[in-house]
Amino acid sequence: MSTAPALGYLLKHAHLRFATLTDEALEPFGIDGKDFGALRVLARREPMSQLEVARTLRIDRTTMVALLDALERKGIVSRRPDPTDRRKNVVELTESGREAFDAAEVAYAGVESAFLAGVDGQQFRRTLQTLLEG
Amino acid sequence: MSTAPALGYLLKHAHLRFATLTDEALEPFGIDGKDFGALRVLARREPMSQLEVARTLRIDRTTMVALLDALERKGIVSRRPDPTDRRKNVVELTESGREAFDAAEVAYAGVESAFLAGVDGQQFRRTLQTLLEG
DNA sequence: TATTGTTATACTCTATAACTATA
DNA sequence: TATAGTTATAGAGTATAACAATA
Repeated sequence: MSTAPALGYLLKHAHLRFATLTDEALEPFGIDGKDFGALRVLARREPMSQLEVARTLRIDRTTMVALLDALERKGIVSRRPDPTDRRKNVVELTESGREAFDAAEVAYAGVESAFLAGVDGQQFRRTLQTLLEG
Repeated sequence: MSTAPALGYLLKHAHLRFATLTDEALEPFGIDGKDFGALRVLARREPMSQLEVARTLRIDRTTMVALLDALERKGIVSRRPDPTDRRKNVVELTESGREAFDAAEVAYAGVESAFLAGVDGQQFRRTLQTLLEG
């Protein structure tokens, strides 16, 4: 008698597999999946502070510091004090950062559709959204 | 313009939320979600070696050592050398371990149905299975 | 006083390498 | 020689606490 995998196992390994695939696909652009998530938040909006990015991604602000340190070192993002509130940093993609991100976005989309081949991606997303809101 | 969450974000937080809920629900039984996963493998089959359990769960055998150390300390599992191959340990639930597991299984099932309320659990499982096999 | 960013630190999780014993 | 279990160790990943600058 073999038993069906527990839901926790399925969720863990689905996440793990996707993270591995995206990390591999993004590696040529000098970023990983976590970096991409932060850049994605920064790319399509008004400039944000570090804390706003961290809250959007539900990660700690101290984690954001290290993540942005690395992206800044690579010349992908820039930080400057917010002129209207000098406690804050305005974080923005650099020009080359945006180029890298645009290319990374194509790679990410490719991984995502390959990963979702064989399932209804729209519905799967909706289901996951529901589970997060529950 | 707000952007839909990335698939990686959804997978990460769905897993995280479920892990948090199960850890909380299992805490009264002295185990967490990872422990439960191992016990679940051990509970409904013939006795297994540590390595077989580790492979079933796709975790490293060194991780399994620490996990079983803790469960053995709590009297939930026992280890003894396999008489037919003394390199192996036969791992089994103790009597009290099985009682704890039976109760934990009820709690886990409760968390699972609460978590899946509002979605088609059968289909969600099938989708996750597909994604793992991809 | 409260907030933002930073640093130092610690804790969890997990894997790799090397060892022991058995085969 | 190879395998199972163990130990020591190290590397991610992330969080908590304390501090500096600013509001």
